[in-house]
Amino acid sequence: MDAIEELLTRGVENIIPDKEKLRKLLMSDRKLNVYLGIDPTATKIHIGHAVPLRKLNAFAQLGHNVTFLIGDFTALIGDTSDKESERPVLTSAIIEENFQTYKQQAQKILDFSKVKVRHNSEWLKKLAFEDIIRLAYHFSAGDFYSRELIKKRLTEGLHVGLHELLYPVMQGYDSYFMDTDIQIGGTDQTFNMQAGRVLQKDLRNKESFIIANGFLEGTDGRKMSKTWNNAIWLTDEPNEMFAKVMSLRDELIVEYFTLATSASMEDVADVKKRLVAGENPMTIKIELAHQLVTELHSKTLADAAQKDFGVRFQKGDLTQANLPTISLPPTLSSGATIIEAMMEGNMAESRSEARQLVKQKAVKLNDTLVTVPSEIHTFKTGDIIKVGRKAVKIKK
RNA sequence: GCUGAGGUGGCGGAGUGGACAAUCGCAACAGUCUGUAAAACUGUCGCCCUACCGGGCUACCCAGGUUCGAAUCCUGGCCUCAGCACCA
Repeated sequence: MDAIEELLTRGVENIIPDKEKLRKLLMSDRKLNVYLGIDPTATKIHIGHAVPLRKLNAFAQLGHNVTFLIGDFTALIGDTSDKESERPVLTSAIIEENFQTYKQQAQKILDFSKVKVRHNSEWLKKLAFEDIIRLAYHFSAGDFYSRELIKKRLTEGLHVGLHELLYPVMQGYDSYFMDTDIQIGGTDQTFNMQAGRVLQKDLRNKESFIIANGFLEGTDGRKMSKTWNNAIWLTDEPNEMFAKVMSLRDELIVEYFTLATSASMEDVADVKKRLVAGENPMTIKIELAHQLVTELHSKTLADAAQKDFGVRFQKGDLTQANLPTISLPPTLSSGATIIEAMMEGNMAESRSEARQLVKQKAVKLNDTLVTVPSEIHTFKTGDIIKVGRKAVKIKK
C-alpha cells in the first residue's frame, strides 16, 4: 500500500468533503498545511488519543507543513463536543504545564522536530469584537443547536452559554489563519472542523479537507476512556501494558494493529489472513503486545515484558516472575497474619476487604490457598503472596 | 434579589419517620470456566472485631432541634441548577 493510500484510509473514519479529491491534492506534490488541535485540559494520553497523533506524524514524515496547535485560547470556552457540561477555565500557567506533560508522552509517537507547535491565543487574542461579529456571520446558529449534545442539554433544561457558540467560530478561524489544507481530528471533532472549511471557502475561496479518525475501542470493547478504566496509557509500564493488550478481546487484534501501532499495512493484512486461517489468536496477540511495547518503550523492555508474561501468567510460575517486593516491619517479622501482610503489600484497601478476599479464596501464600485469616505465618524472603491477579514477593 | 427544583455510597438513581449500612443499574473486585482472553454464571462491594454464627462504630451537604426512634419532620446555614427581575 502506498503512502497516500495509507494516509487516506488507515484509522480514518471519514474524509470531508471527499476522499478522491483529497487524493488528487495529495498527489499534486504540493506542500500542504496540516494541523491537529488539542485541548490543553487532558494531560494523560491513551493510545486512542494517539490515533490522530499518528496521522499527524505521517504527514510530517512526508514533509508537509505540519502544525501541532494548542488550543490555549479556545480552552477559555471549553469544547462542547465531548462533554455534557461546560468546562472550567484554565490559567495559562496550567495550560503550559499541561502541554509539557502532554508532549512528554506524545513524543513517543509524534516527532516534534518535524512539526511546528503553536498556540491559538497568538491570533485569537488579537481579534476585535468587530472581527468576531464578522466571523460569526458565516455560521448558522441552527447548526449549532441541532448538535446532539447541545440539543440534549437544551431539552434537559441545562444551561447553554452563548459563548459556547463561539467555539466553532474560533476553531474555524484557527484553520483560516493558518491557511489550512487539511485538518486532523477525531470524528467527535467533525462539527468544529467543518467551521474551518467554511471560512477557508468563504474568505479565501479555497477547498480544504477534514480527516476524521475513528475511535479505538478500550480493552473491554467500549470506547476507550478514563472513566471506564479500559485504557492503555502511553505511560503504562511495559509489563502492565503487555498484560493489558493480552486481556483484549480477540476481535480487537486487527483494529489495534491498525490504529495503535505503526506496523505496515502489509503486516496488518498478513495478521488478518492468519486469523482467518485459524491461527491461535493468542500468539498473534503476543505479537501485538510486543509491537506496542516496543514502540512505546523499547525492544529490550518488550522482550522482558513478554518473558515476564510467559513465566508469570502462562506458566503460572511466580517465583521466576519480576514481582514487586515488600518488606514487613520489624513488629511483624516474627510472625504475622495474612491480613497484616496483605495490608503491608497494599493488596487490600482495608482489613475488611482483605478478609473478604481470603473468604473468596483469592489469597495464596506460595501457591497454597489461605483459608484462615487469623493464622500466624512466619514470612521469609522469597515468599509469594498472591491475591487475585496481583502478587508480591516478601523481602526481609 | 425573587420564584421554583435540588444536594444520598466511585457514578447514575431509589427511598420521604422504625423492617436502612440504605432497592436497583453501571463500574470495580473475587471465584468457576479459559488462552492472564472475551462472553457467561456465582459471589463481594462503609469501617473495625470474628474460622462460621454474630457484634460494634461512623454515615445520606453542614449545624442545631423534635421524637423512644430521622436519610426521611422542623429551624438556621452553605452550595448547585433553571426561569424571571435588577444593575452594567
